Amino acid sequence: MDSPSRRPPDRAEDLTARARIRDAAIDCFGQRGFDVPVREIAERAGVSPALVMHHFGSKAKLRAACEEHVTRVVREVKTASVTDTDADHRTVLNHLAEAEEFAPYLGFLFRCLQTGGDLARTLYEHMAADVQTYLDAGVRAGTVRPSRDPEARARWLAATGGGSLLLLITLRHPGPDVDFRRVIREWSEEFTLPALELYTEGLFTDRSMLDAYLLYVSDPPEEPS
Amino acid sequence: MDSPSRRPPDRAEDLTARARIRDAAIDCFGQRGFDVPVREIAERAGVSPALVMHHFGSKAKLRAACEEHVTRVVREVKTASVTDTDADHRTVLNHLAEAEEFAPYLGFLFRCLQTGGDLARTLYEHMAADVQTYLDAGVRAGTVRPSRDPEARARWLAATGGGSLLLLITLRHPGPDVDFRRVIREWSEEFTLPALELYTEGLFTDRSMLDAYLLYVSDPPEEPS
DNA sequence: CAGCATACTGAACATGCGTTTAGTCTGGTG
DNA sequence: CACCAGACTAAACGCATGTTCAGTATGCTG
Repeated sequence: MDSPSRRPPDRAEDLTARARIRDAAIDCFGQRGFDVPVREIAERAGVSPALVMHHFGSKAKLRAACEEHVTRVVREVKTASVTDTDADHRTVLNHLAEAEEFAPYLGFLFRCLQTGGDLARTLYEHMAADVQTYLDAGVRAGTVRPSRDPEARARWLAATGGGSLLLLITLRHPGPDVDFRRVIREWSEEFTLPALELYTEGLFTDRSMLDAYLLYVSDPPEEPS
Repeated sequence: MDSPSRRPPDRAEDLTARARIRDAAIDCFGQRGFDVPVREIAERAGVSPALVMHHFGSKAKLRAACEEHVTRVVREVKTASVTDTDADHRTVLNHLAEAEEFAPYLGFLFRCLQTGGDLARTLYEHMAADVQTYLDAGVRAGTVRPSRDPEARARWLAATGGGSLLLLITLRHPGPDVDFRRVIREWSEEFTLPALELYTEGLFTDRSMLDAYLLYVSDPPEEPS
């Protein structure tokens, strides 16, 4: 596609102009959101705005190219983390959050989650699937309680985890320049204790609420149209 | 147009043009987001764009007026729900979600939460404070387990609840026209079971994770600067 | 060398936006 | 009546943005 003989894998500089524009776009999209002007992306890449159109056709296609590239990187990180050590780290997000070099990708993914779209949906689905994998393993190992609906539980955990992080970033860092690694650290510092407490000890002292709901769903009262 | 001496409190039609513009803005902001053009707000209100500026000075001041008005309505609903029956409904959001007439306010609040800003922050703080009030009452009544950090637990529950809803709306309804009452219903149908299950029975079978973390925070290892 | 494709640019174009301006209409007041 | 203040509008202004255009440079191929 791009370089005919050899291409440097993912170094910082001396990339193709096309790759430099793509990387600059990922940075800008992550930092300032998808409303960032094409001119700003071009400036960061050190090229003219017209060259962006020359290489990508339109801003929408540039964004699509960024999504595709981020998807590929995330997939690579994912498989790499699986082959390395799988017991320690929870999700791919954690893995991404720990390495400095992945900060731009984190920001980009956050903006996707904030805006919605295909990548956000697949990201959420993958998170839920990963959580379910871990939980199933925990259930088989006896460390995690079985659930009446393991899939729903995994989705709930993914939604609450990702959603609370999304909410926290939105509330605490309204500005365009966000240190995602810092806010992820704040988030875990603030919420690890209550989450662990709730996950190990529960919230209610008795089963009345759950039993009432189980009774309700097994024999629902009339359904108002 | 209408009677100068008496004005109807908050009826649908025959309002002041200023109030009609404000209501139209709340509708549009909630449905389409804060990027909605002033021209569209004016059209929905049946006035010219210039009149919007005449009455509010700028789009930003119009938004501020909307926030103030929504804040006042929410506060009224809140105090009304407290004086009516306080044991049944969880939060003000639920109360708002049930009444058809509040749908525009729901949408507006969602857009605030999605965008960030002062209203979003105070809304989150109030949610957390309300949750803590309910939990404290539950603890005193013996139905809720006490926490090592009740405030953090309340904030965690508020963040996960609001955040997961925020995420779900963003993922499932990318379009500009959202039926917020419907998505809230979907959200509760999908997540009530796993949430109740987790809140009553917990997630882990043993205390090792929590104990390890408590040991960790009471005597943290070296802090890397 | 000519010919040509490709990378690249400065300038302009088209559009949509918030806002301003100049003016009309209307109702109240002396 | 004259006068004026406020509600209200059509049209335009200024600006930012995505995109296009015309043209230049460069390197490859014959």
